[in-house]
Amino acid sequence: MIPVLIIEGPTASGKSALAMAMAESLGSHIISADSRQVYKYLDIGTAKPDQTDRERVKHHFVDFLEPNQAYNAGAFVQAAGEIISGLHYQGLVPVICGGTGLYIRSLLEGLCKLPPIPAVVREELIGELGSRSLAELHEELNQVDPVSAGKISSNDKQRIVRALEVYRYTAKPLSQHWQEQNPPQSYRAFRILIAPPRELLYSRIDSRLDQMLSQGLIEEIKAVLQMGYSAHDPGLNSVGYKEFIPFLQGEQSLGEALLLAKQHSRNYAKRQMTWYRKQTFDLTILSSDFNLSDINRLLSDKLNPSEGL
RNA sequence: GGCGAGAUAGCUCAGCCGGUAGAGCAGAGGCCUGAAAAGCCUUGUGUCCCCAGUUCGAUUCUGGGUCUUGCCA
Repeated sequence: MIPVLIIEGPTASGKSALAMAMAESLGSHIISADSRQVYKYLDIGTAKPDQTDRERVKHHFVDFLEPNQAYNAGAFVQAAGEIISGLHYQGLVPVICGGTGLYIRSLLEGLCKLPPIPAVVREELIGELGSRSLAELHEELNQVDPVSAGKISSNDKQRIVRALEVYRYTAKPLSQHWQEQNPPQSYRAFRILIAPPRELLYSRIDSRLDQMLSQGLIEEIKAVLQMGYSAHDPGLNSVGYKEFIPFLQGEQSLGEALLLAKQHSRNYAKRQMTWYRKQTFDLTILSSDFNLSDINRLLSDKLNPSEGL
């Protein structure tokens, strides 16, 4: 089993600082499990590691897609698996760090084997919604894949469309694909969660947004829009970006946009915390005020079990 | 000062031709199998601005206040 260090936590909890410290002390690389830092040009609002950090520690999966390119858990699992094996071959313990819980869970628990589904299939489904109701689509899913239909809310357009596109393209229900899931690559993971008390986290989120603004977030968004990317592209459809579009179009004040961006970041952090409650961690720390040597000791206990056992 | 408009949940507002009220957002809790910074679910007792009148009954009608707001001066 390949040993890995995983650092998770809600937005603004201080994951990156811990990851940097650990990667340096292990002499290893950081694998970013973050669905937004993958995009070029979106630096300030995604709190990407800066140049200095990236010179000190090699970061993977940061800054390599255009803002209109799709990315997903499957792509992450595939690519991350390769990097992890490569590092392991060099005798390094990778530091996986990020707030996209689904990516990390998928990496650890595996995904079902599915071919990439062409975007047209989804576009067609969405087009059908012009003349058919969501309820009808849900019913169609119920006919071909009752197991999935039973688990998906009849209001959950995103998941109904997903289950249907899988069925239409592969002619096999999504639920069946899951039954035939391959055993996941297994890692010996040391999982750390940084979970600051809510009040503290919320105030850190608020001040981080203020900081981003003074670092030039607005200019960054303007520049990306000028390159021709749209607010609907996956990159800009992110908390801390989408809220400022109405302001840039003169429909809202900066103050209102800022308030919304903060609010949505807090909502996001809350959802992350709910997700983490279902995950198990080897170590949960309450603040970014961590003790490196304690962590290193626990880490080596877990990753290098003593021969005495 | 004149003529209007408004005052209802933390916020923005809907509603009641008279029978004590409801959405969105926020907040709280939860879900989550290739869009996950996404998507979805659950959760709403508040002097319906104040006073008086009409009425079996007023948040709803009438009168008078108070405050806010628009236009004109």
